[in-house]
Amino acid sequence: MGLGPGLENSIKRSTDHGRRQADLIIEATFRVLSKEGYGGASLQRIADEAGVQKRMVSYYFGSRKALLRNLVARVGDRLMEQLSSVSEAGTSPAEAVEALFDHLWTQVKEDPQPYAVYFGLVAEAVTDGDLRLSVNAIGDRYRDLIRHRIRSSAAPDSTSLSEPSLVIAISAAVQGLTLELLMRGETEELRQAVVDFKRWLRSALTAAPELEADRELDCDPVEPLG
Amino acid sequence: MGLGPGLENSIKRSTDHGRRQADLIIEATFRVLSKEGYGGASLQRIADEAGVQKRMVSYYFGSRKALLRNLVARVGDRLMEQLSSVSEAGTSPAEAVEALFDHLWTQVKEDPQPYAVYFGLVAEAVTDGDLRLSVNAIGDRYRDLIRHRIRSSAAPDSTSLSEPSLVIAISAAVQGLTLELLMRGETEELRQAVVDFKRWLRSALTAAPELEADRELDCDPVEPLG
Amino acid sequence: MGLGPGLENSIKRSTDHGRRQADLIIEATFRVLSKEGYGGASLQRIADEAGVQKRMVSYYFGSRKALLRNLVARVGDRLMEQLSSVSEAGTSPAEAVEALFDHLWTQVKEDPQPYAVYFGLVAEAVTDGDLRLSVNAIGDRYRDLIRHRIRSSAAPDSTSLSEPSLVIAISAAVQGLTLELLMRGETEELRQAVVDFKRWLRSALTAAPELEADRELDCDPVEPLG
Amino acid sequence: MGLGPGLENSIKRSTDHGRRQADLIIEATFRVLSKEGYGGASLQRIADEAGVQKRMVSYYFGSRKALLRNLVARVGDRLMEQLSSVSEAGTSPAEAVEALFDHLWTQVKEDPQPYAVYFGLVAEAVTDGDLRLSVNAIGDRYRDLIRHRIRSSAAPDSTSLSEPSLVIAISAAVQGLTLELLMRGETEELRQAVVDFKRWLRSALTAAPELEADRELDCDPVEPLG
DNA sequence: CATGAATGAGCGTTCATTCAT
DNA sequence: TATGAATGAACGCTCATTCAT
Repeated sequence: MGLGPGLENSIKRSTDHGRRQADLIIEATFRVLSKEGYGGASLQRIADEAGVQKRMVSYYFGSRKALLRNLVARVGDRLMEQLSSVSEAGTSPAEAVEALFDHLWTQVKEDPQPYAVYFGLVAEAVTDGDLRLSVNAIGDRYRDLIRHRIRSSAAPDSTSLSEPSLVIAISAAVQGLTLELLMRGETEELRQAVVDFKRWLRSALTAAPELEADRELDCDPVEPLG
Repeated sequence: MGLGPGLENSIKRSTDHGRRQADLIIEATFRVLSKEGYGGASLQRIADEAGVQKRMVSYYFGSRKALLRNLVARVGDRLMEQLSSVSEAGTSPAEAVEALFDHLWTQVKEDPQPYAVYFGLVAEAVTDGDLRLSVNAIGDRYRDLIRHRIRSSAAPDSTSLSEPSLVIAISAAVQGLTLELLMRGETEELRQAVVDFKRWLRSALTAAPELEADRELDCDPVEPLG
Repeated sequence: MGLGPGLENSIKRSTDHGRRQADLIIEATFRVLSKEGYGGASLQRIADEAGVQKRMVSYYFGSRKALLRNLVARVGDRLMEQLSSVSEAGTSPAEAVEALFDHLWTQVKEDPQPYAVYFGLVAEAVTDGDLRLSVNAIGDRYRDLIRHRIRSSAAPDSTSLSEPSLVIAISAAVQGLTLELLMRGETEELRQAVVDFKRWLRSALTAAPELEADRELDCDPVEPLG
Repeated sequence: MGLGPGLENSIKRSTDHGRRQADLIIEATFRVLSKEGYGGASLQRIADEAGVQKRMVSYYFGSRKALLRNLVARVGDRLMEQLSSVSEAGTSPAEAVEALFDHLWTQVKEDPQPYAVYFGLVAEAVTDGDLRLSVNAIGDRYRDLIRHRIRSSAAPDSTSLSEPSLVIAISAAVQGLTLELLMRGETEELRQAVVDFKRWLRSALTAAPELEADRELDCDPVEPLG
C-alpha cells in the first residue's frame, strides 16, 4: 500500500471488541475533522464524539500523530470507495474518463465531507513532512485509479496528451474545482466551468496527438516545502 | 474615544511606532504560518518570531482571530503584488492571459510561501465560516485581476468560453496545480501538465465560440459547508 | 462510558483516593473563600492551599464554576451540621425556636467563617442567576429546619404570626444580625438587639393569634435581579 | 464624614470637564457593579461602560482600590438621597419610624440596584479590612438617619427598647429583609413578614418600657473578621 | 488634560502523554 | 482490556499598573 513507515504497529486490535472500538474512534476522528478542522481535532473532542474516554484514544493508537496517520489511510479508503463503484464499461478513453469524472463530481457534491477532511490534511501536510508522505499516498491511489481507467479503455495512446500529464491534469482540475465548490458552493459559474472542463477533457482524449515540442517553462525544479 | 464594548476593530495604529510594531507582528505571523501551519501559529510562537512580548500581540490585535483576519488581507496583498507587476502589453486575450499565468506560475515556484499560507487558511476556512468570508475575498481579488486581464485585451468575446467560466477555470487550475507543486515539488509530469494547461488556455481563448447548449450535470446545487 | 460532551457533572470520584482528593480541594476552597473572599479564590490559590497542583482542581471539578457550585452544597452542609445538634426537647414553640436561635447565634459567634463564606456567595448570587439557585437551596434547608422546629413543638398554630411569615422573619433577622456581627463585631448595641429580638420572638410565639387583616403595602411584586 | 483615611486625594478634578469625566466613570462603575458584581468590575469593563479609555480610569482615580473607595461614598449618597426625601411630619416615634421604613422598603423594591451593589461591597468588606471601614461608614450614616428620625419625634424615651438597640434592630431587619427580596423576589411570605415586622416596630415604639434585666447571652465578644 | 505603549503576573482552561493498577 | 490519577507545558486572554510624551 505504501502508507509510509511505522504505521499500524502500535494499534491494539487483538479482539473483535478492540477492533470495533478502534473503528469507532477512527470514525469519530473523521467526523470531528470534518466539523472542526485539523486544529480542532483534540483527543478530548474526539473521545467525546466517539463516546469513549479520552484515555482510550491514546490507548488504541498510541499517540495523536499515529491516530491521524491512521486516519489518513481511512480517508483514502473513503475516497476510493466512492470511485470504485463506477462501471468500467467505457468503450473509449474519453467516455471512460468522462464517466469517472462525472461520478467523482457527483460524489463531491453529495458528500463533500471526505474532501473537506482531505484538504485539511493537505494543508497541514504542506508544513509537515511526515504527514505529507501519508497524504501523498492518497493522491497516488487516486492517480492510480485514474490511470487505470484511461488504460482500461481502448487506444489509450491516441490522445493528444501524454498519460502522466493527463493524470496530473485531471487530478489538479478536480482538486481546484472541489476547492471552489467547498469555498463557494455550486455557483452557476462553477457549473459552467465544470462543463467546459469536461469538454476539454473529451477533446484532449479524442484529438489527434500533437507534437509536444515546446517547453516554455525552464526554471529550476521546485522541491516540496518543509 | 472608547471603541465601546467588544472593541470591534481593536487594532491600535495611532502612532508611527505603533504601526511599525503591528506590521512587525503581522509579518512574523506570516512567517510562522508558512513554517508551522495554522495550528502551530500560537501567540507565543508569533511573539517570539516578532521579538515582542506575547502580551503585545493581543494588545495590537485584540485576539488571535482578529490577528489572523488581519493577516488574510495581508496575504491577499502579497499575492496581488506578485501579479500586478506583469506588463499588460498583451495584444490578444490569449497572450495577455498566458502572460499572466506564466508570471503567476513563476512566482509560485520562486516563492511558494504565500501560497502555502493561503492554502492553510483555505483549509481552515472550509470549517470556519467567518474565516471563509475573508479568504474568499482574496479569491475575489484574484479573479478580478484575471477578469481585468481578459477584458483589457482585444476581442474578449470571441472566445469559446464564457468569461465567468473562464475565470473560474483559470483560478481552479492554478489552485490545483499549485497544490501539486507544494505537495510533490516540480515533477516532470507537472511541468508537462502546465504546458498542456497553457495550450488549452490558448486554444480556448482563440477558438471560435461554440454553442454551449449542453449541460450534462443537473444536480441540486451544493452550498459551502459549515 | 463517556459522559458525553459538556461533561455535565465531571466530578471524578471513582476511587477512595479520588474522593479524598476532591474533599481536600473542597475544604481548601472553603478556607480560601473565608480568608480571601469570592474574587480571591483563584484556582492557583486554592490549589496551593490544598497542596495539589492547579491542574488537579480542574481535573476533579471540571471548572471553577462547577467547583464553587459544589462548594455551595458543602457550605450548606456545614451550616446544617452546626444546627442539627440542637436538642429538640423544647416543650413550647417559643422555647424550641428560642433554643434554636440561641444555638445558632452561639455558632455564628464561635465560628463565623461559614457565614462569611455564605454571605460572599449570596452577594455573588445577586448578580449571578445560576449561583442564586444553588445558594437559595441553602436558604431552603435553613428554613426547613426552622419550620420543622416550630412544628415539632406543641400548639404551633397558637401564635400571632403565620408560620411562613415567622420563618422568613427569623431567617431575615438572623441574616441581618449576622451581617452586623461580621461587620462590626459584637458591640453592646448588638448584644442588646439580640436580646430584644429574642424577646419579640417569644412574644410572637406565645401571644394570642391576631387578625392579620391589614396589608399596608400593596405595590407590584419585585422579581430577583438578573 | 469619616470615610476613612487617604481618600479623595489623588483624584484629578481641576476642571469642570475633569469633574464630569470622573462622575461619568463613577456612575459607570456603579452600573457595572450592579450588573456584574464586585469581581466583574474590571477597569476595562468600567471603561467600556463609561465610554472612555481604560487608561482614563486609572488617570482619574489613581487605582482600582481608590476608585472603589470613592464609589462606596457614592453608594452611600444614593442610599441617603432615597431616604432623605421622607417628610418628617411624624407626630409619634412610631409613626415617624414606620414612615421611614415604609419609604425605605418602597425604595428597595423600586430600585434595588443600590442595595445589590451595597451587599456586594459588604460581602467583599467581610474579608477586606480597608473596605470594611468605608462600607461601615455607609452603615453609620444610615443609622444616623434612623436615630435622627426617632429623636425628631416626640417622647423618644418612652419606648420599650433602648435607642441604640432599636437602631440596630431596624438596620438589621432592613438588611435581612432586603437580602430576602434580592434573592427571592417579593414572595407572599416576604410581604407578610414585612407587615409583621412593622407591627412589631409599632408595638416596640409605643409600648411601655420594660425592665431589660435579663441577658441570656454571655459569651466573649466577637471581633470582625480579618 | 489626555493618550499610546508596554509590562509582569496571573487568569481559567486545555493539551498530549505517562504511571499504576 | 480498560481505567483513574497525575503531569508539565502551553493555550488565548485579562489583570492593574507604569512610563513617556
